[in-house]
Amino acid sequence: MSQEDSFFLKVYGVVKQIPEGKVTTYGAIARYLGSPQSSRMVGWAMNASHSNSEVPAHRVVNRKGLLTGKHHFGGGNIMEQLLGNEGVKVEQNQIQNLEHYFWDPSLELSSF
DNA sequence: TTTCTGACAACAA
DNA sequence: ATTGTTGCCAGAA
Repeated sequence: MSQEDSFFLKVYGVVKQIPEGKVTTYGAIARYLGSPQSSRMVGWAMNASHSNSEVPAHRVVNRKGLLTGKHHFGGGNIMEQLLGNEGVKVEQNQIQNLEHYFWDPSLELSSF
């Protein structure tokens, strides 16, 4: 494994690989890392991502497509702006057609 | 040191 | 269908 050993760091590695215009969920990442129940930890990793590399946390939403962490993007509609700028349609803090934009690391990175 | 919380998700009742 | 609890890891008080 070339990635960091910490669960936390693995999250960054996956999130960084999310292509523009795509989004993923905390659970998908957690499951890809081998701990489907650590979805909470993924969100916590995002919290620390501020002090880490440039992690596109705005592309990570909860299972419902809700921008749960938008409040952490500066307190404004920054997250919506970023997603909208990438072509992701967001309405009422929720991504529309989530499955259309959904990017599952366990599928895209299954070759690793 | 212990305890609690945290950007979630899945199961049980 | 809805509500409540549990699980996971790490950091802060």
